[in-house]
Amino acid sequence: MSILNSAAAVLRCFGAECTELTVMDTVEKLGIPKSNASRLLRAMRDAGLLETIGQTKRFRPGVLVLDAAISYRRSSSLVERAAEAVAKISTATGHTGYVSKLIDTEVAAVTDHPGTHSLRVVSNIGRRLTAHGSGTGRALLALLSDDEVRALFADGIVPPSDLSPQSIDEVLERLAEVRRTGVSFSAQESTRGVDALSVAVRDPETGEAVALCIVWPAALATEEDRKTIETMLLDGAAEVSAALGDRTLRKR
Amino acid sequence: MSILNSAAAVLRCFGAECTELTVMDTVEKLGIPKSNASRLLRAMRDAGLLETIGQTKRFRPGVLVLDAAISYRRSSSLVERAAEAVAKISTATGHTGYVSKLIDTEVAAVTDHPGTHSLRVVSNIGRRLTAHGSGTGRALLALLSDDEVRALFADGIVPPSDLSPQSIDEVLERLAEVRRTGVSFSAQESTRGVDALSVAVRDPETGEAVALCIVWPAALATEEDRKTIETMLLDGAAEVSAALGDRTLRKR
DNA sequence: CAGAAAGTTGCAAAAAATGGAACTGCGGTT
DNA sequence: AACCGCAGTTCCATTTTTTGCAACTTTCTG
Repeated sequence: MSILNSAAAVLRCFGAECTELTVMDTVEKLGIPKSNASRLLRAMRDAGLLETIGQTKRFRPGVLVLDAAISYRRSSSLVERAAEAVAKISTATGHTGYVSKLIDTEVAAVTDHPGTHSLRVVSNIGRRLTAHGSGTGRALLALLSDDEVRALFADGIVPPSDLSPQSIDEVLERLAEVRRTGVSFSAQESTRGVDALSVAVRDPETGEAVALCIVWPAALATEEDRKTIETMLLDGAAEVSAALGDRTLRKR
Repeated sequence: MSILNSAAAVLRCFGAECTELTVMDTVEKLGIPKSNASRLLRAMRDAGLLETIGQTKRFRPGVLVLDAAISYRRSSSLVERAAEAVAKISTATGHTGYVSKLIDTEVAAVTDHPGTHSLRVVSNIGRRLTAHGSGTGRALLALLSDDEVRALFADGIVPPSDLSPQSIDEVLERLAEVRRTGVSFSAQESTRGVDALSVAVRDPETGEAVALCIVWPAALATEEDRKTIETMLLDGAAEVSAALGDRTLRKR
């Protein structure tokens, strides 16, 4: 395996449950000899991908990673605008919101907007969900054709919970509903006690797609609240879409 | 040069003025043969460090980088707490604020908090300043001893502006003043028309240091306003310091 | 549709990473 | 104070990757 992939694997270790690494952590997580782990971490630090915490022997991502991440948002007007729209809804409702993307067959949050309610869903950005087994994922899958979805899950699916679709055919049924209503609702599917509503938007110019998503404690919102969130999400998505459409027109 | 350093160099290209890269951009910026640039970008994409924009041949940082950056913010309670303190001051005064760190001989902003005044200093996170030639930098340098500072700039300094210290000795004079007052003031030094006030804090446990910094249009603040900001910064820094101190005590 | 520019691939030489074992440094123990 | 165990580092021959050039293919552009 090239050192680049090892480096990427190291970066992948950092997530919700792991914020720093030692040489031995790396040995265990990647299953490589510790001589390599030692050199790998040092090389990554020298390159700026990692930094040592104070004068300890523990490592965490470096500032270089931070700068690049900031640049990411700017590089995509789709993500940028989607983040603004979600931030607005998050502030208005007090619930936590995300902007997410499809990465192969998984969903990854790209920006998060923590809610303000005292009982709120804690932001767990970095956690990956299966595309077929999450509301956000199905919002994004609904942009594809049934054939494309079948091709994507050619190896079959493993439903992450009893509440998720149990077969490709069930997934497609749910997708049909998403296409009809424009929104994807998920009731306590990925996280117990948490409902989520997602709407997908595609940038007509680049083909890139993201989902706007609001999550809330199921106990906290009435049917009416849900309707309100749905309207705000659809309006937000429409605004994003309009802004991107305008841009496309302007360029021609 | 190892591919890891090349990869880091690619990530370094992304910044305020560059949000996406092509093979030829990479060739020019890094001065490498285009065969390598081509393979490097592809390898980085396969590793998840980059992603292609839509179906074009342009690249930007990948989600992996994003996730790692989020983890970075979480991992450093010093940065997190400092960010909270700066956010509070930023909101109260309407001015833009930063949390910054020393990276070798430069200063890099780690989080930003855009102000709310209609005339505000626009956040330029990612921009690097020389440590000796910026108020924030000197706030951080003041934590070191004179000998350490001399060692750091053993190769001599290049003053970024006429208003900056022109020699190591002048830098040390300014540092002495910073140590005496606890704050570092810079009048229109790094950016014309912009004043800045910075205070450094060190985590007693890890030795890590950051600076809290508030910047404002010089024309907009009276001497009294400056005093207010100074007090808020010192209070904020004291709070952060206390929080970290408490944590250390609790652990023992 | 020709010509140019951007991007990709093949190949041998050069550079790097690898893994095992030996070594260092540090805190705790007898 | 010598010893032990553990985390981390260094050494070195072997294996693997990377490099740069040139030839090739694809994609723009006029």
